[in-house]
Amino acid sequence: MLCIDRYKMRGMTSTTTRGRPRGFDRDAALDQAIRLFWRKGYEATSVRDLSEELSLRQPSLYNAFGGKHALFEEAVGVYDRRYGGFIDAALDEEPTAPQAIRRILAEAPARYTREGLPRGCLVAAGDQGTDDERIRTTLSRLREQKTDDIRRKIETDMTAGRLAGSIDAAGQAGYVMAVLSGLVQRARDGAPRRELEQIAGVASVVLP
Amino acid sequence: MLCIDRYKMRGMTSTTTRGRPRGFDRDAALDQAIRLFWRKGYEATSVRDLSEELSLRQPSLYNAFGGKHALFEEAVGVYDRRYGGFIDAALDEEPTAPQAIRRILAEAPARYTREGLPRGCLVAAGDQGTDDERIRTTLSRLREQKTDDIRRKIETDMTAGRLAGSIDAAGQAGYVMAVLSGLVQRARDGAPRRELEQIAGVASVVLP
DNA sequence: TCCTTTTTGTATCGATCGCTATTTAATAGG
DNA sequence: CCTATTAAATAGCGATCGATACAAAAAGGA
Repeated sequence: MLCIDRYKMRGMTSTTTRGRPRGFDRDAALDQAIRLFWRKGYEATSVRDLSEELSLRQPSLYNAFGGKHALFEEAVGVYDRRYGGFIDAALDEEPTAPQAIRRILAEAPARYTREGLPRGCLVAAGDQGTDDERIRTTLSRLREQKTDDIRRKIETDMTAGRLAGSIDAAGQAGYVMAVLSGLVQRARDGAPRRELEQIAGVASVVLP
Repeated sequence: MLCIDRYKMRGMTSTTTRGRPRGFDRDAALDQAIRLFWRKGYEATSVRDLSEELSLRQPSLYNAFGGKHALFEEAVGVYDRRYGGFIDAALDEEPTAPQAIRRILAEAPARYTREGLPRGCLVAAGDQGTDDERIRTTLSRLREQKTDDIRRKIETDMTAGRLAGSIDAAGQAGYVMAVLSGLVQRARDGAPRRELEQIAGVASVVLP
């Protein structure tokens, strides 16, 4: 089989790579790795699990992705853009912070219980049960970024006079992220979507 | 050293056990095991970690506790009574559900960031990152029990007329547990107690 | 056609996992 | 004393962990 990224641009001319062509679709394999890490977490996913799920021998996996840790980092990056973007979308598209947060809480239950995809969120739960400090830091930073995004959205409304200046923007943002984290936990516990929707409904009552 | 539980009651007469006496304090060792499981979770805690932390050789550990799984189950049971009882206490001691829930949310930030103890909650996070279905089920059931306790407290208020009959008791209870779960996650991420208090403060606004 | 380069499949590596067989030490009952 | 019983200490079990050495296979460039 022909590899997709076999033809690369170097400078202004396209060149072909030498050597035996890759026998599998790297992007498709990465997507399967994303789902496995998403479902089981970093620590509970073994290289042999990945090798079996992606139908790759271990040397091919290491040759294509570098190793378990490098594969996870790459998987998280693609996940965030491909599957985890509903928070960014809400913050970008909704005109006010309350509307954006309401939309986030309204969409989260469905997002965390999608048919044919693992439950919960790789960024929120992928580092559970691991001692690896690099993994924890990577995901912790991503979560912190989302929290900051929400806080800034609230602060924008406050400076524009749409929200009272007395509001605790950081507290509100942390609250939203904590509720999402709780929803992820419940989803991974096997709670039905209906229950997540009830919880999100109650959580939305707080909002200004 | 002399073992504490070496003298057992059999029928109405006290008897002594034969054989070499145990050379360590079983209860103290169990408490150290609780703290290690609490800090690292079931999967990330190896039997060698336990052996080192409790200053026991592995055969002594297996002889006294049966194995990693049995030790964890026993640790969870003691943890729930020794460290995790603030939810039950609030539900028992406060006269109404809103008061109990407010107290739970008010106490949780300190509970999850106690000096000299691991962050978070063993019951809420101890099964993170494990495939072992027995472990997941044990902790999942405990969490479900707490949720039911809160729900019943709310329903008691409703039937007594202290709360409106239109309230979604299960949703409210699930909401409280989801917020606690989120607080645990933040605590284990290293968030300062002040941040947890802000989040809990926002979360309390929902309550009737 | 050769040579170089890259991927593939086989067959491991050393480390660590949970666990235990075996022997020695320490107590009580007789 | 001797025997029975229990615990401690040494050493190692088979399985799995992440990662690789090595050689055969498949492509392009000369």
